[in-house]
Amino acid sequence: MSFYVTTPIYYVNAAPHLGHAYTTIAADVMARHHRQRGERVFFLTGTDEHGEPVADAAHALGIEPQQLADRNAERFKALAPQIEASNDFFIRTTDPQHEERVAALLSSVRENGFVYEGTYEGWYCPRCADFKADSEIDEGNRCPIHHIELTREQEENYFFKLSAFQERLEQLYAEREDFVLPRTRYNEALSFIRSGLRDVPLTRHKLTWGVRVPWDAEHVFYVWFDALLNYRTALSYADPQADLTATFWPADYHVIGKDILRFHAVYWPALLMAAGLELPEHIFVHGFLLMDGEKMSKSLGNVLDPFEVIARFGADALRFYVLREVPLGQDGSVSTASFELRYETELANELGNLAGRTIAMVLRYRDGAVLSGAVDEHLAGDFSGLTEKVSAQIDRAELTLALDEIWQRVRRLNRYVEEQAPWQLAKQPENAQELDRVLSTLVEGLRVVAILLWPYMPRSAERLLDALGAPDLALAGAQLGAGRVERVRGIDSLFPKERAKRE
RNA sequence: GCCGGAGUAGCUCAGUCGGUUAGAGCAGCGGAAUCAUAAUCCGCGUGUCGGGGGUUCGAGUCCCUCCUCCGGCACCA
Repeated sequence: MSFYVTTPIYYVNAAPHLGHAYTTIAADVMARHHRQRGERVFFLTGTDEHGEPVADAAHALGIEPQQLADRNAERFKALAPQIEASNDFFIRTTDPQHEERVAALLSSVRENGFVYEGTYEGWYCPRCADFKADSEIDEGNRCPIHHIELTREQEENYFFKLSAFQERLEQLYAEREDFVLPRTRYNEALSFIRSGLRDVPLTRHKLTWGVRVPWDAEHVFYVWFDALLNYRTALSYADPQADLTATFWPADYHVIGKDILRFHAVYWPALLMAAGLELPEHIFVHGFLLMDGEKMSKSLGNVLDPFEVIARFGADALRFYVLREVPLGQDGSVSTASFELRYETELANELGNLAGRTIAMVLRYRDGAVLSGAVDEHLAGDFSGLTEKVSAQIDRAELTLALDEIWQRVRRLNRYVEEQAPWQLAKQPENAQELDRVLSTLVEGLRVVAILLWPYMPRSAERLLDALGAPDLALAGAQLGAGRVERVRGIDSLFPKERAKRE
């Protein structure tokens, strides 16, 4: 079994922010979960570096596009380890290997008869030296940036025959209702297709910051086609020893934000059809993280800064928070206040303290030894089928539901402690056996929960499993009673409270 | 305008094929316990399930209608 998951490649005209981290975290959880199943996994992220916005931003700074791309690509590349992303490769669309393969692939699309020469007509801003989309034009046909009147201009372009795929795309959507998830995004994409597809420009004339069109040197490819193909080209050169394409193509999941739905749900499958390549299994569309109900923006100053959160609380806390607070797939609000609330109540009090009290009791009453392998039947019932449920949710990219499923067991374990009151059992020597069983059940519960939480909070899960002397992360072992912990070690708080840290 | 989604406890939301007293988390109030990062656990909700009409023995759950909010409707990476 293999599993291939991608994030979009991030556009380098601006710096990384929480939105990028969010997408990467979601894809990373899927990648890690599948590794736990013993599957061969490839997780790809990277940067999209061509196109006019990058060229414009560079010129505004008085530098070359490549310099700006290099500078910002470094920042995106640095983001991945900071949020514990386990990507197997980081693609840049300025990689020469990518550019070569884009040229080759799009040439084959042309040879297959889906490219023709045509005239593009639209509203043009001479200062931007670029066409403007209808949706971005201000009142009175004015440029949104320069506020000058736009002119009607024409440009000779090569077009991609998107219209030729109208029926095949409708058929694809009819046959595969989970091609685009969640359902509401599927509906949007399908309704767009049904509204009638028009051909789209494949190249731009007289622009230079892009992949040169091999059959006409005066053109570069329109950046979207260059960008989408990263999912394919990366596999061919990510590993210098071997071409991974046969192993991982097609992708199982493209994780994207809702702003780029059309390109992935319509253009991308059409392009693959035109090239005669297999289509991805799923495109999962997540929503936006909002602050106070508004889209985050620097100018509003309402950004939950991922770097600050990581510095204060660690990457695990950030990963947990964004997937716990907002159901993946929906828009939702985040804030420093709700972050701190969840950190304190759920991570520190519920999980961290559960681990702390359990380990402390084993140390105190049994000197660290776990003397029984028995599991309490009461708890076994509440854990049965858990791992299978979590897997099934993650298969559908329902990362928030899966996390909630796990969290219910964290709470269950705290309740179990209260029900059994080990400190009472410890007072009577004749209850020794029962105490052993309770403690070993608790330790097993913790072990299972830690394995299941690993994709979400890898560092913390590893620390906990290490304290239990049970470092095996395989999902197959995530069954109550499947492990055999013999001895626990004391650890520092998994999620220390800031108040305590300050003192 | 057209298409799609949503309107359920103070807040965020779950409610499978229509069927027992409509649920969870958070917030609030009260209590228990002391293993633990004063961490945990238990108890407490008279909610017009957006309004109105209809189908049905029975509707938050189906149908009609109206209201409100959100998203999509092409070249924005």
